[in-house]
Amino acid sequence: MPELPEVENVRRTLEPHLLDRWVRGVWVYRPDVINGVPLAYDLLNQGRIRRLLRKGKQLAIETYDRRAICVHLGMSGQLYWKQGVGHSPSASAGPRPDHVHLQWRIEPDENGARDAMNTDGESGTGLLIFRDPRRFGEVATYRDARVLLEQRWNELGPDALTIEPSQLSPILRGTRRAIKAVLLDQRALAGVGNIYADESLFLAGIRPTRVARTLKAAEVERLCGAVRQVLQSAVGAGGSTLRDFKNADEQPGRYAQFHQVYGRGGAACVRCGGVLTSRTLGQRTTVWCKVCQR
DNA sequence: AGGATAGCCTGCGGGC
DNA sequence: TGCCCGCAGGCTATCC
Repeated sequence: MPELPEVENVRRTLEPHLLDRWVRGVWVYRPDVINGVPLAYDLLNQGRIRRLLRKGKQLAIETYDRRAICVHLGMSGQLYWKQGVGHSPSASAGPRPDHVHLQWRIEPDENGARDAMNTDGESGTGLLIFRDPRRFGEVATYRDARVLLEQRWNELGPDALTIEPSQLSPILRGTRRAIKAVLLDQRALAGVGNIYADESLFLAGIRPTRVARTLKAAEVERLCGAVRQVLQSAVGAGGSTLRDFKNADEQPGRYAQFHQVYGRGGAACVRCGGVLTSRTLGQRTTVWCKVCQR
């Protein structure tokens, strides 16, 4: 489900609920969604949340004692907030929905004063919920967030939201792969998935089948600008909701209405009116315009 | 090297 | 109404 814009929206909508708050209890319903040594690090339990980070499609929550969890949502993962003041997950949130695998209880201050209202009239107490029907997602635990950043996140390419031609150029230069396959490769560039790869290539006027190293400097520049523009617009619109994406406040994204090619195979190109081509490429359905994309 | 294929899972929509 | 099929926002392993 989620590519960079969706994950960034989860991060942003989660932040006001979590920042500087305390983790007061963790419930593990499905241990096999966890990677690492959860019991040793307690999945942030009793820690105070220092910051929420993102690289590509991955999201991390770090506590002041430098523990961290890294959440990868896969195809169907959701991370969301349930406002509530009860003492147990069931008391505050009603019956647990299907496919909820982890829950964290969040409280506003060190002593767990539960009824102190903040300026928004919210108590600041609630549940952080990880739900993932297809279970392609994972939650990885780290005793030290620096290990996450320096090891796991170092395997990822530069973040696509701020990609510069000087970064993209050397990535493309060395490979004979199709440009679309490179855009989808998280070790090359982090954050682009099937929707935004097709949208970026359309905006840049480049065929997804082009061999990456044959792109001219001007085309690399155009592609770079297109990737950033598409992702930034999508972030601003709350991401794309095709079926079930929701941010941490359970709101869907509004960017799907702006898709120019994704999901429109056989329909008319918005630019030239021709029929959009649809074909499998890099194991993924790929849609493009043979006239507008060279 | 890089393409294609299967696999990990569940849910949904279409066709019959 | 129900069943079967194909497909889905991600990613990995294996084979050629």
